[in-house]
Amino acid sequence: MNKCEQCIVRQLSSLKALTKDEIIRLAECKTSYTVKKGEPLFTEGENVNGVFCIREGICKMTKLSANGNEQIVKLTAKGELLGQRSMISEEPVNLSAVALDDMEVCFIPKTEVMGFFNRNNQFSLQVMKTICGGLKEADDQVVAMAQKPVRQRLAETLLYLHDTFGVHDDNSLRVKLTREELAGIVGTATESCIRLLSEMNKLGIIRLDGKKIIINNPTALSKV
Amino acid sequence: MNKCEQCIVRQLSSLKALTKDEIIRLAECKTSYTVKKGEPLFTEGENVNGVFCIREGICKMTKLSANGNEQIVKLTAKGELLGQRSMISEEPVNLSAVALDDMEVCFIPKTEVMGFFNRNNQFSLQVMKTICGGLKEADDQVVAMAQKPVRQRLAETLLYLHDTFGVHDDNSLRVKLTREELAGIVGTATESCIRLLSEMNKLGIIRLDGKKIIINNPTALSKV
DNA sequence: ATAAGAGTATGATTAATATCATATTTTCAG
DNA sequence: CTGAAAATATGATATTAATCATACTCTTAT
Repeated sequence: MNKCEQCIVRQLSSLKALTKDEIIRLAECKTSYTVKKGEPLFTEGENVNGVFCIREGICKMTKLSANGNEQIVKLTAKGELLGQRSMISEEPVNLSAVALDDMEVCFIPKTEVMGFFNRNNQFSLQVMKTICGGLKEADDQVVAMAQKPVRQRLAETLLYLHDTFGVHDDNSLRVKLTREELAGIVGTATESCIRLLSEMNKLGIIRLDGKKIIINNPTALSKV
Repeated sequence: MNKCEQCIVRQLSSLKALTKDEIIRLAECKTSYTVKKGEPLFTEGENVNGVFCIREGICKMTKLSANGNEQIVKLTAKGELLGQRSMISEEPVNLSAVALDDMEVCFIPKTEVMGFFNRNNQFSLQVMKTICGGLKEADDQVVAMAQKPVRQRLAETLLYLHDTFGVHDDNSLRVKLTREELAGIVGTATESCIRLLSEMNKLGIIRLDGKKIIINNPTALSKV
């Protein structure tokens, strides 16, 4: 079993607020495992009795809508904790988490996390801050969905993917998404998404190379 | 100055987790005041150094979008606390709060609330739960905005207003909203909102009497 | 009481986006 | 390597919703 003490990823999450003793305790109770690309960490409606710490990889947080479409509410990467909301609310998870990459994940049981809450105020406060950050983003997303046209939402999504997850050597976006998934983030039909990408490609704002997407002109993209 | 001890409203919010001593302390540090209909409690971008507890009235939480439209992200009523997110994140508020009614409000300074956080874990946990509830709602709202057509969003909004804020003696919705504001909740143009209301009126699902809205057939509404 | 302004209503038109249809390309299991 | 399935692409069409225009109806302040 890996020692959490040496895990760099821990420093990125609320877990950084834990004391040395608590980290040692954490290392004893956590379980590590891998999730293959396309597999779920958990599914909407499930009871997840703890939180997941992402050591490696990216996953999509999705919700199935009544019309059968999969809306991607957010993407989550290395260093983030999943399932906190559900654990605190004592409710089933509201979103599914599916690996976009092969992932390495640690699971921390609820009893432990709740123990940290009771004994370490700094940790509580960190978790609160994270959740508050998520709430702000979600509120902003509501406004974006309601008020911005598809073209603009797509442009902003591309910039977000670029800035948050970076690019490969050939400058193509590192996150591996199908057009359908990209449409699921933007909140539009797959064909509309493809059409707009193709249009931006013709305008030279982006370049499409197979399923790779290269952002040529971020400035133009931000002005869409 | 009113004693918080006797305030029924307190029981509805996270403040119910405070101890007797803390309530007494609260009564000493809080300031009560009224906000007239149409006036803001605070405005997007402002620094609000504490939280507001709503004793009476309803307010809209809004955000101005780039196109100048006002999106109403949520409505908040008696017993809820405002400004928690901003206080915890140590950021300016993300949304404006504007009174839809004449309101009675108490302001609790940040230093006090943070003190409660440090000394009372039950209170922290209650606040966390509230914020987590808000996060779930916001995520669901993102999916609704992205996936549901305007007609359905309007129908669900009407049911929500009915169930959450109730009706007058004549069965008309108690929340006082203009058509423009209703459109701002639904995320559509004012004319579209009016048109759909008028259509539902003709179908007998709702009844319009001036600006009053009466829900005749909730079942039909939920099937839209 | 009444005029002005805000809010509501409705028609006509345009623009945005979804849907349906079909081809082409890519991926991947056998 | 190869064929089937999945993903991408693009055209045609339908639908939804926004915008523009105009009229009507309430409030409300003087």
